[in-house]
Amino acid sequence: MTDVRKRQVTLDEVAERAGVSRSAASRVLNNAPHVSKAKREAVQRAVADLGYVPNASARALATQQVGAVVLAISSDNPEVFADPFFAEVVVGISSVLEETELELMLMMATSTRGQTRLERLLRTRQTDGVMLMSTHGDDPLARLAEQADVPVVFGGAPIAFEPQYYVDADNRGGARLATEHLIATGRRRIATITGRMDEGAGVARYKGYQEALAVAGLDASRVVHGDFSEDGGTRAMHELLAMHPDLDAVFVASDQMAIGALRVLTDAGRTVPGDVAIVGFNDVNAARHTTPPLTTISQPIRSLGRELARMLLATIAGESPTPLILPTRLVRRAST
Amino acid sequence: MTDVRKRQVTLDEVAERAGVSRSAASRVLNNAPHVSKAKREAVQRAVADLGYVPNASARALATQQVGAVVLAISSDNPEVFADPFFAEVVVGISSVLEETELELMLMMATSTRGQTRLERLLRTRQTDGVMLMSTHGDDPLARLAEQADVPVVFGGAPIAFEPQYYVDADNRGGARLATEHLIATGRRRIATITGRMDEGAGVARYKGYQEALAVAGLDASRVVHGDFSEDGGTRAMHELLAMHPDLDAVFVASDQMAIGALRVLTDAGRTVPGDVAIVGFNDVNAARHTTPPLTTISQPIRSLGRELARMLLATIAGESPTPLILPTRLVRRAST
DNA sequence: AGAACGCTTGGGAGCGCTTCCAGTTTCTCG
DNA sequence: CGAGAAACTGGAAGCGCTCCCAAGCGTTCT
Repeated sequence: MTDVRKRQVTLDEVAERAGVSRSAASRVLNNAPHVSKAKREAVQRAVADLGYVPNASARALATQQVGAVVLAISSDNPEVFADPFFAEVVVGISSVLEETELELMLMMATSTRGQTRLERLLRTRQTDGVMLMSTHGDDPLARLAEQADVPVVFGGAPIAFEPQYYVDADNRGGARLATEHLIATGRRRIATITGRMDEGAGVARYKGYQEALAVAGLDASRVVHGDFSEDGGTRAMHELLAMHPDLDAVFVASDQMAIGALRVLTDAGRTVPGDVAIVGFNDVNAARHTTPPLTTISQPIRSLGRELARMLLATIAGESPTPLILPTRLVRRAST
Repeated sequence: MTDVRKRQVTLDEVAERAGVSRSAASRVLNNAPHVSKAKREAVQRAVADLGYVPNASARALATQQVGAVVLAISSDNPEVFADPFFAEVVVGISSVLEETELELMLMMATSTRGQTRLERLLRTRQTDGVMLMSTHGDDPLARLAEQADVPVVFGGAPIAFEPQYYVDADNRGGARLATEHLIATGRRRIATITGRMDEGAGVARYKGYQEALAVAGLDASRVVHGDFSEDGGTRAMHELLAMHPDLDAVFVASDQMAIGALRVLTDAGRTVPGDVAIVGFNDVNAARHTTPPLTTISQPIRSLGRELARMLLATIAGESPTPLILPTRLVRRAST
């Protein structure tokens, strides 16, 4: 543990070199008022000469502000973050944070250990704010977060309650859009493969499906529950085919599942979109490359990240932004 | 700026409640020796009662250790992080960091502002270590990083020099594998679409291609340079077809490009793999869903993240780990 | 029984920065 | 030209924690 590294330059040294007091130097750095122009310049010169950079820890301790916010993903599945979805969210968040002096910390609470850490984070002010994306249904962490003494905004509304601050995609609207599209193109025996029913998105998309069919006076009983995964889609499609061989369309709550379903359909000798039309959800990259390319619902993931960050910034600033629901839209390809 | 929140519990309060000195309490928390069992327990009880959680900033200031490392992505392209590649890397990193008390910070130095921030980070000890993934060739930041007074490990070797600590995938070996596979399956007029030649991976993959052909005594002149993107692949394939209409195989340096190339080939009436075989690189998700599914080179991205984190941990601990090259392997599908 | 040793203990000095406050200087205006 | 206001200035008190050190004590050994 020999400390070879050169000691860091401190504010005192800057002050000394500039011939002012430490307080004055500090004021210059935070460009606070009450510093004469001459001194201000002297300090700036000293800063440049010495290559001074303030010590973040010291500042954090003194100001009681950490200078960092965290994006926390709470899930029971360690794989979630591998979903490109989050990569997009992060890009959106970063683009907003870049304008500020805040750093972004990532926290994946998938293990018990991670949970504990996140919990601790929420209970103490070790961060200036957190963006929480909780995937599984009645995450106790979500409730804890809602009453944490740190600003928290939710990405995607939790299923058990409606938090004060959140931004979400219009899952229900998107699902309705998809189903209406199926109806509009002449389908009548429309099935669905839902997502996990313990996730907000899963429930909302199922609701949208039901609504559209209800409005059209069609039967909404061809339902199998999936889990958002490709394998799940495969299983569900098999089941659907067995139970409702007459179906002529299926709204699948995620592209991953749709890809699995598509294969089952083709293998079973049903043509797509001839015999059965299929629409997915999310517009992942791979949706463009299936045969046929998948009609799907696209949600503005990057915007979601951006708005999430903006909302957090607002709450940190003491404002009370209203929840935000981002629009989804239909991307029509060849599977319908 | 009214501070509604309750003041945080401090070590002093814990000490007082436990009837010990602050130093003793501190020792217990860091489970250092020289504390009697009785006091240790008293402190632990007080901690539990009060719900005490140490203040990270204060600790950081006192120990001169931040308790966080950063993953920095330096690139001229703001989109890079959207690449699922990084999501995987992050998962790998997190899995290792989870075992420690370190937090992960994300820093995308795509704008000038971001660059400045990263630079500042490197010049001062505001983090305990950085993992730098630099995509563009002669990134000045890379050089700066190499002589920073903070431990730095590189993810993917920069092109301009070989850093002391890095972990990379065996891009050259993978490319050779791919090309040899093409040769082994009887192809003789093998072209390549390279990646960006100002990125290490681009260069290495091109080298691997050349080596394999050289060993086999085949012509390695059917070359067009791409940029890793799908559009780039499309463009490159057109060009290749125009210049070398006789080609019977092409090694494409990324799946994205391969997807574009595949379409061009099919549109041009060439069958795959009948007329021309094609192999990509990366094994992205979409590679499974093309028609035909893409033979490709798979690299252990998550391991890369994991090893990156491990190496950083080692250097932070004062060790001098040796660079690591992770193996790549051929995933054969129907395009060859 | 006394010396020597080793573990425990709490005091106190920082870590580098912000910010309050009182004192000083400089303006401004009657 | 003098008084009061306004702007500037630096001292000092923290922010909460770590860690060195000297002092205190109970043991063990001779």
